Amino acid sequence: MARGKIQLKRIENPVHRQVTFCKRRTGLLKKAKELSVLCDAEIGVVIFSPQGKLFELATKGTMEGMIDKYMKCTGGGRGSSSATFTAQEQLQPPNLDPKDEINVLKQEIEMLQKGISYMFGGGDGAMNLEELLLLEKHLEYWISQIRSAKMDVMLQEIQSLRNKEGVLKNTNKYLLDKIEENNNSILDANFAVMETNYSYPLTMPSEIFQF
Amino acid sequence: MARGKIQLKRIENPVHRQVTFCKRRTGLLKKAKELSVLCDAEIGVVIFSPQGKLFELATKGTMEGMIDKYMKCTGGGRGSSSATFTAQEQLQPPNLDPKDEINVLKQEIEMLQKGISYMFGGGDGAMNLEELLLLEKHLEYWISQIRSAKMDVMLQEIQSLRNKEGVLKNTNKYLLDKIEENNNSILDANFAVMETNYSYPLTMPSEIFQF
DNA sequence: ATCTATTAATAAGC
DNA sequence: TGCTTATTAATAGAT
Repeated sequence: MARGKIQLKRIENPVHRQVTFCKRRTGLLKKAKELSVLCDAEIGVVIFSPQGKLFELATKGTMEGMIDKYMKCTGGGRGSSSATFTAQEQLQPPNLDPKDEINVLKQEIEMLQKGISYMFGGGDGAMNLEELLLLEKHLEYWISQIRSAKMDVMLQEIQSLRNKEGVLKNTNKYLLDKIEENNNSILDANFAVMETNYSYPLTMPSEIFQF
Repeated sequence: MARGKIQLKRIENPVHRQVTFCKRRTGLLKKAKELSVLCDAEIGVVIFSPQGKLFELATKGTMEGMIDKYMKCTGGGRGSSSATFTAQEQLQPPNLDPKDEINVLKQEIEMLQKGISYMFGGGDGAMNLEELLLLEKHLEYWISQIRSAKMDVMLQEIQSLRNKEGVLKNTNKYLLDKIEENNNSILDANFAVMETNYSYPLTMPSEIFQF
C-alpha cells in the first residue's frame, strides 16, 4: 500500500520480509483492538513469526479465556493443553487454583481499566497502573477545574444579566416618576391653557412588567 | 478512514456498530491472511461478535493446532500469559511467586475501585464487578445526561434574563418617547402659560445605559 | 450491497 | 528500528 502495489505472495527478500512483518503485525493488532473497541467484540490474535516467536492479543480477559470460549463454541470436546484452564470458568470464591485466581483478577483489572478509558473517551485501553494512580489522585481536581471553568462563564453571564435587569428596572422607575411629574405639571398648567388634543397613556401596559 | 474520522470508542448506534463490525471483521481477516502469506507467519484470529457469534481464521493448519502451539509457547517457556494487561509485547517483571502476584493484582484492583469511587463521590468502595460493567456501559450516557440537565437550567436562566432585558429596554424606550412627547406638549403649551418653576432632566444620566 | 470521499496503512528510501 | 513521503488500501457515510 505504498510506493507501489504489492503482490500477495511471500516476500523473498528476508530484510523486506522482516520489516514488513514488523509493520504489518503492528497494524494487524491495532486493527484488532479497534474492532474490539468500536464494536464491542472479543478478539484473540496469535501470531507466530517465521522464526517461531509468539505475538498475541486478547482484547477481553485472557487468551486462555478466549480459547476456552472458542472450544465451547466449536463444541470441540477435545481438552488438549487447555484442559487446565477449562476449570477456570467462574468458580466462585471457594478455593481457586492460584493460576485461575490470577486470571480472574487480571480480568477484573482490565475491565476496570477499560471503564476508566471509556470515561475519558480517548483511552486506547492501554493505560498503565502508574497513569491510573496519577489519574486517581488528580481526578477530583481535574473535574472541579473543568466544571468550575464552565460554571464561571455561565455564572458571569447570569450575573451580568441580573445587573442589567436591576439597572433597567431602576431606570424605568425613574422614567415613570418623571412622566408622573410631567403629567402633574401639565395638569398644573391646565388651569391656564386650552385643552390639547394630544393624549398619552398614564400607565404602561401592565404586561410589560410581567416577568 | 472515510467520510470523517472515527473516535476510538464503542459505536453506540447499533446499526452502525453492526455494519462496522462486518466491514472491519472482513478487513481484519484479510490483513491477517496477507501478513501470513507475505511474511510466512502462522496466524490465528478468533472474533466473537457482541452477540457471541464466532468468526475465526487459522492461516496454517487448524485452530486447534495453533492453540496447542500457543499453549506450548506460553505454558512451557515464558512464564505466565502476559496477554491480560496491554496484551502486546509487554514483558512482565520476571517470575513472581503466584501468591505475591495475586496480592499485587488485588492491590491494583482495590486502587482502581477507589479511583472510581472517588469519581462518583458517594461511592463506598464496595462496587462489584457487575456494577462496574454496567457503569462502563452507561457512563457516557449518564455524564451527558447530568451535564445536559445542569446546562438546561442555566441556559434557561440566561434566556429568561435576556428576555427581561429586552422587555425592559423596550419599556425604557417607550417611556423616553413619552417624556419627549410630554416635553414637547409642555413647550407647545408655553406660548400660553407663564413659565413654571418646576424643572426636570430632559436626558437620563448617561451611565444608566452603560452595560 | 454498492459507491466515493477521506482517512489510515504502509512500501520505499534514509 | 525510527522517520518521512508517495501511494495504495480500508472504510464511514450515504444510497
